[in-house]
Amino acid sequence: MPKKVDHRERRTQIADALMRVAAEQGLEAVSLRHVAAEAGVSAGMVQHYFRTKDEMMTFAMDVVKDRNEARVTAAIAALGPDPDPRQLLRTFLGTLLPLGDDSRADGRVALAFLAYKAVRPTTAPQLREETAQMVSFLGSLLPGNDETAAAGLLALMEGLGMYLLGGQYTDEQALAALDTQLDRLFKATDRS
Amino acid sequence: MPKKVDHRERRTQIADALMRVAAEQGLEAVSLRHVAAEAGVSAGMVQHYFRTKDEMMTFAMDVVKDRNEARVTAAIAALGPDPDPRQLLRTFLGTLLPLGDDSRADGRVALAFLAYKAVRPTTAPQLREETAQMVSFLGSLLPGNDETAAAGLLALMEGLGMYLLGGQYTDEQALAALDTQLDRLFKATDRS
DNA sequence: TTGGTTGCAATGCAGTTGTATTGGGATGCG
DNA sequence: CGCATCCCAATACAACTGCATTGCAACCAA
Repeated sequence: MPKKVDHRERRTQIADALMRVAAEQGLEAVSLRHVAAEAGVSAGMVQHYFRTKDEMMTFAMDVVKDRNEARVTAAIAALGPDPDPRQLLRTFLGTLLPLGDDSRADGRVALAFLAYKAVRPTTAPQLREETAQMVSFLGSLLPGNDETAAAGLLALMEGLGMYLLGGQYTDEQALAALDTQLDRLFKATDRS
Repeated sequence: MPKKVDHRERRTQIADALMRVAAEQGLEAVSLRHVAAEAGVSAGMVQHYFRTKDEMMTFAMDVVKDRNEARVTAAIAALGPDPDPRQLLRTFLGTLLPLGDDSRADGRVALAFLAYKAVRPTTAPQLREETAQMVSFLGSLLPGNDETAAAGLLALMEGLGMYLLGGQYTDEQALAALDTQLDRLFKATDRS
């Protein structure tokens, strides 16, 4: 065998360039040559690692998903064993929020991908399954195992993310909204 | 003066075609010729009514915004004078939710535009102003004029919309989440 | 009728798109 | 040392993009 090149590393390297382009100029500016230029490589090389543009896009989407999951599990692991449910919820949801400028760039990319997938619903069943698990998990942390409240909480986080991206809410406002909601959910059954 | 043609009507007619294309194939499929074909007119005519593509996009975005506002005010007007605050809130937010297939198509377009604007934040200040007014309005309907709760409620609606578009939540789930949240917000201060 | 203004279609053009193809180095195994 | 295998660059190509230009038909005012 000739040269040994870490295939996956090159691919993620290209995917990173793609995300940079998407964050700054939107998904419609993502082209083979553009991404190649951003990555500082030749267009032919991009083609070598992704036979088609769609393959590149799919890979990039998987990368952002994996990164997000990694960030969440890391943040949760940092809480130590047997964390307080409320704190766990707060960490989980807070980590997913696009707070700060870097995270907001990632969020813009994720949003672009969301709109992209909305028209190509090939992975819809998987997506549905994933959120169902999320809701189930969040519900298990809430008093009374309230899955409706969990669904609302997840949606709240998503919506806060949207308004953060649009610059309509500040980080503080979003966190305040999240925390007061957690207060409501945990205090409600304290009294009952 | 020669022929009399309702300029605005033609423009909205073209914008409708644009939205159909965007809803079915995404914003990146929106091109002069594509939109023209969908509208059943010549490409030259589209150029006649919109000197540039960006002008066409901007106009289309305004149309969806105006339509949404019209739907909301109509739904609210149907409540009659001096409506119950809770019912008003519920109507307001429920109308903005992409329930049903038609509304969901509109929602996909709105989502595409959102991602589009996220990269071209030219109207960011205006957007911020609009949501600030929304939050203020919603807050005035809540017990205690709670603006943080109002911001959360708006975000909840937005997030529910996202999950509805993705097919992760059913209409019933979204409405249940919305209603239980309204319950929480109105019951909380009934006791205090 | 004449003239001018407007509505619209057709075509041209330079640039970009995704993809296929070609070819040449580099590399490591036999 | 061959030499097959892989990495990557270059180019070609048809399709498409947004936009400018041109031309013609319809219409109204004079």
